[in-house]
Amino acid sequence: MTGSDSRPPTLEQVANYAGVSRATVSRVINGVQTVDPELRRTVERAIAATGYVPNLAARSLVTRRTDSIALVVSEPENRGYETPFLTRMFTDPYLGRVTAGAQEVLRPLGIHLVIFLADPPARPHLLRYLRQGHVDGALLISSHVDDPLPAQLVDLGVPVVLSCRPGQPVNASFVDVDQRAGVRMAVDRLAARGRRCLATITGPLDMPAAQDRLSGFEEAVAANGLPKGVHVEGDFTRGGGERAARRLLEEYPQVDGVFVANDLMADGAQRVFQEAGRRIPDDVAVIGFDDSTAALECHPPLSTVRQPVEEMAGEMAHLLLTRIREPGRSPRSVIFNPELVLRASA
Amino acid sequence: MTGSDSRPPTLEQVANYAGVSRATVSRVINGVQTVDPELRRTVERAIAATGYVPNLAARSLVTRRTDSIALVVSEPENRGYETPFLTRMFTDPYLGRVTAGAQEVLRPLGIHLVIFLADPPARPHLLRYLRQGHVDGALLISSHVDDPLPAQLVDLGVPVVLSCRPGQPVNASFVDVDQRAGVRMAVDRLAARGRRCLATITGPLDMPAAQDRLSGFEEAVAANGLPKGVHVEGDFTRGGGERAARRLLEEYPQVDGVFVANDLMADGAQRVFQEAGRRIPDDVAVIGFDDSTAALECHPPLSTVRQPVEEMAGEMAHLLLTRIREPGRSPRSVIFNPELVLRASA
DNA sequence: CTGAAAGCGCTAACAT
DNA sequence: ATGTTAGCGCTTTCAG
Repeated sequence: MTGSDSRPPTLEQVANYAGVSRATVSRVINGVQTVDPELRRTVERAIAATGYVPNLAARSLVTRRTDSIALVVSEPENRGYETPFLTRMFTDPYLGRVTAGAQEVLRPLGIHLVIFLADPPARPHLLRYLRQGHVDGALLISSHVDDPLPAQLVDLGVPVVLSCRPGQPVNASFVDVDQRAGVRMAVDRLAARGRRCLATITGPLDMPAAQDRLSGFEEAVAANGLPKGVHVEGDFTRGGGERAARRLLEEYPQVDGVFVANDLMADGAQRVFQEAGRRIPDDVAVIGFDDSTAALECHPPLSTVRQPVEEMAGEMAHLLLTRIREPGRSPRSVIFNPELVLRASA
Repeated sequence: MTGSDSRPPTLEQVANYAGVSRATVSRVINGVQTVDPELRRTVERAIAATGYVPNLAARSLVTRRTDSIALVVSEPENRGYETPFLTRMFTDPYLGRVTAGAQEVLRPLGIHLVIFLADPPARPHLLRYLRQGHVDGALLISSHVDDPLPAQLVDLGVPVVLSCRPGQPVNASFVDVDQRAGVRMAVDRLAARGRRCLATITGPLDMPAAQDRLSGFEEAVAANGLPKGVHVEGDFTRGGGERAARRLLEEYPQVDGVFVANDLMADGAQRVFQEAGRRIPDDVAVIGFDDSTAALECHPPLSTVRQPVEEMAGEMAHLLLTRIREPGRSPRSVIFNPELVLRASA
């Protein structure tokens, strides 16, 4: 018969089975080196025979570790985006890349990664979850300027690392890409191809990343000696990119080059430009940001500013691990360099 | 100063502070009714004053519950999909709907939901995670016929509920939509609009859901007295839909109606049909499956078979909770009715 | 190198 | 209605 015998085997049972003390079994399990090889083998057999698995609660009651960390995706409030939070999260390839990058460093260390989605109603839950000690720390993807979560977690003493420059200064490490440098590459490229009427479709301007990309755009346009560009605000979704592109075409029909603050919106925008009869890149050149999978699915394939998201997530994981191990150490931020990836759209 | 004082307050400290016994504090925390209201207030003040939060490890060591459950998304092996697992998961709105539906029933109960993505390398981790008792049970999204995970979890005694009919029979509850009935509605509609040359773009045929939709299609075509339809296999992604549509156009240029096994592929397919100069729905009528957000973002908006995914996920949560509470009870499956949603594409 | 024993923080009988 | 007490299963000194 399979299934749950009344209760899983305990350390004690394994010890009895092997004819040793609990301490010895514990040592074997935890890979302590000072155990007689002979005994170790006996114990290992006993473990296999009983199908023993350590009880997390008991263990972490004493070690105060759970060997798992949370990837928390936060959204401070519902500001009437067209697309609800969860749909957005599960529609943007970005999160998948973050997960992959973090897994890569955590997995070899035997540390579990779980994902926690924290829209406003989930907020109290998240706080409880973290304080109760389900995990040892959190990678926090928080993209809004006024998200109180980063500060709250820091105040709570939860080890945390942020995915980008926080809106308000917070005493925590973060990882980011050099946004302005990335945008600069995009605009320089547009200019080099002879585009003079530039515009940008931004992300939600209550996100630091969106702000950085917009101001980077304006700087770069000026640096190229071009007329001040136009901007319309989007929401980082494909649909939002379409809406923004329509507005852009109305407000600034002579546009011939556009920097779109992420690939998903660029995809939507390209569709709209084409439906309006503009050829890409001949009539309008388009450059996105992220180099996500969406960039390849675009028609035509999208030139874009590559963010090394996986690497960045891996670095977040490292920073978090050292923060957990050495709570005293002061926070650091790591900035990555972007890269321009040229395809057909510009 | 904020941050982690050496250690968080314990029950004992709260009890001392309030001048009562640990048991009383415990009762207040757990909402036991038989506590003098006066005392209760004293205790509550003490809790607030000390900033006490129960220690999960200690509690679940004795209760054997964690009040959290995992949403596990499983992929048995990498069968050379174009798109990697994590990207697929974070690109398809389906998962967001599942999460939302499950949250809705779990949240009021104070139960946490964490997401665990289990591609092949993560598999051993998942097993450990579950056996260690990080969670009380799992909602398992497993869509491949030969995924061993459902059976493994059942054998391990982990309470589990499946998101659709398992490939091999497994002693666990599951929730599904009546796939054939849904496809039937779609095909009937196509036939009613006078389409005679039908085709379908399927999901990966190693998924039960894809199989059901294909055989449902064939049955429905026959039932409508139409010539045997054509099918090409897709992979449930937007890009896969495009590739499949291209093949379809080559193999069966006279096609005038197509049932696409999910909305994401339908979106891709529509793009390809249009690029090939076919008008939708006049030259080719298209019906998708899911009624996900992608259906609304399509051009033209997609007629589709609606699956009540949120409700289904809620039901999964209920089934899991009763399975956790009454491990003895025998599994049940709940089948939901689909619904045809008519928009512009057919 | 191994065993004995204490204790992590909490809940749940049991006694009062 | 409240307090006392005995563990839950594990790690970790401390002896030996």
